[in-house]
Amino acid sequence: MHKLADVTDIADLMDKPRKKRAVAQLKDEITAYKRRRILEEASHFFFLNGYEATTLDSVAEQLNVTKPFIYSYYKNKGELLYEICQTGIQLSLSALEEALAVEGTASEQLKIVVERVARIIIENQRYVTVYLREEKCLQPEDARRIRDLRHTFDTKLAALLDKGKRTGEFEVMHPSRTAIWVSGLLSWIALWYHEGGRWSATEVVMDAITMVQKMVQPAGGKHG
Amino acid sequence: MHKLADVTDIADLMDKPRKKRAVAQLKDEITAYKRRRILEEASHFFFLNGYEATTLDSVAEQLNVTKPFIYSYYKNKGELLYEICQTGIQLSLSALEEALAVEGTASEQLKIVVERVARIIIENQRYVTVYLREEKCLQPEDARRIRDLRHTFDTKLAALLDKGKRTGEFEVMHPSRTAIWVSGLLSWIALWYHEGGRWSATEVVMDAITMVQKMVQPAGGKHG
DNA sequence: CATAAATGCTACTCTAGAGTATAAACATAG
DNA sequence: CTATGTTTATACTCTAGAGTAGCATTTATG
Repeated sequence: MHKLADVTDIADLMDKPRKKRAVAQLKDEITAYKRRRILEEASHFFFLNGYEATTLDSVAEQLNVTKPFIYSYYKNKGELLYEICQTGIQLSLSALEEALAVEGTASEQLKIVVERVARIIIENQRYVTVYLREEKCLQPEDARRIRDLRHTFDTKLAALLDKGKRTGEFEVMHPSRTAIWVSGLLSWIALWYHEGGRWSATEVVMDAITMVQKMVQPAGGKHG
Repeated sequence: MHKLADVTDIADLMDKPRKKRAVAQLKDEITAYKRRRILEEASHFFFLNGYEATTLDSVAEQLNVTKPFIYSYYKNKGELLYEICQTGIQLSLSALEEALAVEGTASEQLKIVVERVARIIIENQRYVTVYLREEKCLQPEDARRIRDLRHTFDTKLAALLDKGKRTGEFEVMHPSRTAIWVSGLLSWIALWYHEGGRWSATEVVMDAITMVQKMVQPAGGKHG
């Protein structure tokens, strides 16, 4: 599909008739859809059996296609893993950034952050879990990119904690270190939550909010 | 070495001469030592590359022995994984039980629990991390045993939180659920701590104590 | 409807690693 | 110093799965 993408670009540049461009665009959408479906099923198997133990034949079978089909949409198995890990961390980061864009005090923002990120993690549990478990299987270059995203996440969270510390809303000795505990608590949800299990997603999200609020709350009393 | 163990038992039962028993005992110790060394190196590779991606040939090479040597001490690769996971969770559970045996208020006990378990997790990071990551690779029967140990851990921790709740030392809405957050926070240490990294083991342990204390602390003010 | 382009499948190759049959080396007892 | 048992290595087998070459099928276009 790299070829297809190139063709589309060229068509646009050359200002081909509208219909052709429309058709090319539709093709792109179909290609993107196929890639997404492959990723979904792959993440399902990676989640259940692990990356190494999953065969692309089984993924293909689940999709009612064949292995070469997958290879025409992804370079190799490693690229699949990279996209899954990337999705897992990128979704969390986007949720964080959106939550931070909401106006409010540090306490209000933190509450929204935890709520949204926790929800995203539960909704995309497979991607997040595979990211946490299989990071070690990534190519060095891919691993670096993923680590950078994670670092951005922790840094932005630390900045929020620092803001709350300066306004006196939070009591944290060391914002960067506390951020790691908070992001760890959020990650833990993916490893532990089980759909249809003992506790509902809403209960887990509410718990997460409470826990994080307590972690940053001044000893003297409650805020936010 | 199962055979060897049997022989020793029989020697004891039959009251063989002292020397023979002493020799048999020494053999047992050597066998146990070899098993431990194999486990150490295997956990090293499982930690670095993952269970599936690790070859027993590489483990053997590291020990300057051969693959059949390993197979004469372990039934198969899965048994190695089971013993590693078992060690990871059992050590944490033992640390918890020892800490609970110390007399004191719920707050004092909780502090000791977190301190000791956190230390054990850092000291045995490989075993704990492999357990958290590779649980899915265990045979169903083995997985069940490991889950039972984990459940015991969470249950005992929940009992402590409940005790503190009844004495008014802790403010927790739901002890069993809070226990899972606390044990998650402790597990997170294994996944995140890096020896020689940005923060020392002592800093991490102290942080963990602070975080857990805040998580259970009544909104009105500090205890313990 | 013919032809070209794209899409997908059949049927492989090749490597790698789990597990083993068997023989060598070593120790121990008599 | 020979016989017996124990420990370890050599040298395999066999399976399984990643990745591919080339053929078949479908779809779009003039």
